[in-house]
Amino acid sequence: MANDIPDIVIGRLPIYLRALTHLAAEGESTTTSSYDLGRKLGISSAQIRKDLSHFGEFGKQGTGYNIKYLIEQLRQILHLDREWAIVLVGAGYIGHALSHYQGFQHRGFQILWVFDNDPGKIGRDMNGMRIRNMSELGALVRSEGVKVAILAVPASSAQETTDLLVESGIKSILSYAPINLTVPSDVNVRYTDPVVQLQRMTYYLDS
Amino acid sequence: MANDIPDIVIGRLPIYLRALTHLAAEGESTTTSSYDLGRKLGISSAQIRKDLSHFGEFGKQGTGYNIKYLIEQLRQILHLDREWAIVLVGAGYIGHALSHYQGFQHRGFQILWVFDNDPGKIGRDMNGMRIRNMSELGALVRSEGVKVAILAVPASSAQETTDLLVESGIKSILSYAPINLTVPSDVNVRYTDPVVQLQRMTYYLDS
DNA sequence: TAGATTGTTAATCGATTAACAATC
DNA sequence: TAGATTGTTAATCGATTAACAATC
Repeated sequence: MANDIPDIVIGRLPIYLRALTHLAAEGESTTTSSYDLGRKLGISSAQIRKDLSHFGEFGKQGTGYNIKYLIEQLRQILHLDREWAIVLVGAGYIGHALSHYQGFQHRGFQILWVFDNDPGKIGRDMNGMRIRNMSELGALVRSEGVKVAILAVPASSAQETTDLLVESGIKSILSYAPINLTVPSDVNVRYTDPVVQLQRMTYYLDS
Repeated sequence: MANDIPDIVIGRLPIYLRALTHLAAEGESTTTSSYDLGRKLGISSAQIRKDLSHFGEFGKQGTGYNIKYLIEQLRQILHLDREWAIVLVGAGYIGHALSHYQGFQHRGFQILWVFDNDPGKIGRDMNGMRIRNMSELGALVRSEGVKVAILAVPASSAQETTDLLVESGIKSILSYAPINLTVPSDVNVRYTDPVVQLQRMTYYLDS
């Protein structure tokens, strides 16, 4: 988290990247403009230009941005010019869905191993991956230098599992557990809680 | 979205509510302070007090906040003093995981129906719910006045499905499709894309 | 009472937007 | 060339924090 570029800017880059990738797939044009991209995303063109300007000059006056070139640049900025190995912890319903998710491969990630501590699940297959004993996690993660984890365990064991991940060298955690986790300052956690998202929207509904 | 209270404040209230609910479940104390809560969440005590002050005075000098009372107040503010019916659209892996998610019931939501347009899935059972034909969605949602939907369909049909939801009177959409959706200004969309979250974190990893 | 903590004000900090010279 | 669009500066807007009187 130590950098002079605001994290909120970093947070928008994957959104830009995603939209640009769609544009590239459509193949209707080789270029786009900050105005065009902003309209698609509901973001002002000034903000897009400002965000990108933190990292360099990627466009051309009069014509805008070359889509493929900007994609390539964003990939480099976000360190997506390699594939990141992920450990998935928790082989419940959410873990199961994630193990089948097609979106990882083409966007820079691959689930390497799946762990659970339920003896009834350990050794079983989940979408071609053998569910491993959580007790093996530390040694494996350390030996391969894996840095990214997805946490899909119940809230009751989420902090404990997080401590194990941190101790094993994990630096980025995407958590599906509906609880706030405590981690050292050099570890990044992002949360996905559908209920929190829903509750944020019901405020705007007349009850 | 039309209100004078910043959406970013609204976005923190469910987080406060979640933490308070944990505190209440632990039952170690009947009160908490903005300092205590802030430490747990990594938020400043001043921000918590400021956020709450938009809605009233819920604390007491010297003692802090009564946990149960504050929970009750936050529930009212967020319109969670009732149960919201949800339609789940898409009975793939993500829809399947969501249909088993235990966290909805106790936090104000209930999945009422599940829809899909795959003839191979329609009529089948998913965790006790019959998967319905998407063609029935409009009439059912309109007749029951459902306002909240979870979108768990492929990106390729997400916009089309969203249009159907909007047309049927849905006002809040939680989307799992990795694509930006276009909706009228009176409809709220929130996104959940694990890859976007992961990509935001790899920036901070040395590649 | 003394200590703790609120709610609120004002100051600070940071992010977004408007505007435009530069230039493709 | 004329039109379009960038990158950047300065202005504006909004959010966070510090500080403290009020008071439980």
